[in-house]
Amino acid sequence: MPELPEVEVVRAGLQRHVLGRTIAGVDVLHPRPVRRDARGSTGFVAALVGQRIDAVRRRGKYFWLALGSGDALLGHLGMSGQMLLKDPGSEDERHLRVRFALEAAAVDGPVEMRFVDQRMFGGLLVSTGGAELPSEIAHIARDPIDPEFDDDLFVSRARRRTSGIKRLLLDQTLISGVGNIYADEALWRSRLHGERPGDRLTGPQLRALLGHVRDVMGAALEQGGTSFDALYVNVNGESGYFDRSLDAYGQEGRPCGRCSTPIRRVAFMNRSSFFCPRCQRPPRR
DNA sequence: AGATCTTCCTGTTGGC
DNA sequence: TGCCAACAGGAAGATC
Repeated sequence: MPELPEVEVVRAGLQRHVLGRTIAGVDVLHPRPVRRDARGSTGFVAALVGQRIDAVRRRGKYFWLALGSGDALLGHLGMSGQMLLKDPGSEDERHLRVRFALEAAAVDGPVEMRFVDQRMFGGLLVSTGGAELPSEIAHIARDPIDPEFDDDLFVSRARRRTSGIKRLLLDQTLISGVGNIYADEALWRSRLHGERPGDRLTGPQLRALLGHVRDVMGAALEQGGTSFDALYVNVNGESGYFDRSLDAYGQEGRPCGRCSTPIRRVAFMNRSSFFCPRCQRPPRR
């Protein structure tokens, strides 16, 4: 389930391997991932072929390739999407959705960039709304590792909202890049219950929470960053972080790392929340 | 506008 | 063995 750290690993991997290359051909094998492109599969392909990749950028969980034309190839991995780099002619993945043939670079030969997505919550589109920040994601807030992220603005906006703090962390117009896993981890570290309303939290509590969001993401980024370099094809949204370092997410029944109380799981927005019922006391109703 | 809920997808798992 | 419900969940869109 790619969140900001996983997408950043993908962005860095793409920057290293596809920057400066030209797109020689595009093959859309399933229409679903291109559903948000205003001009459909045909227009999608036409806007990409012959374009040089000038930059690889990211905001929150979105990434994009800035093209020579001024357009951008904008992507989101959803929950199962991958961007893989493979030698041309390698066997197709079972859930291969879009194939991009990239021309040879100075030192390397041609390569295929492949969008693979089992569940197809992810998607790709060509944005004509600017390569600096595609218009389709103008509503997405800056993410917490963006140097221009405004802590004061986040705190003041969150303190005017009545929703629970976990909902606010997942609201990509307030802060981007945080998903279910890192929300639960940051709340556990902050000893905050996700249902605590934003307008009942103090500035210092919210600032500390931001610090924990950055810490947990930073730790994941370190591990993902190292695993990527070792394996050329691992431009895929797996950071390897899930196995060891989680204190709350997916830990139902396991003892809390601070107080040994069993971690609990509750239903939340068609998914799950994990928390320590002792360290993270629910608000009075 | 803010809060909340539904919907889109497929593969795996577990209960009966 | 087979069937079906539950589950994984980001974010757009609808509703109030």
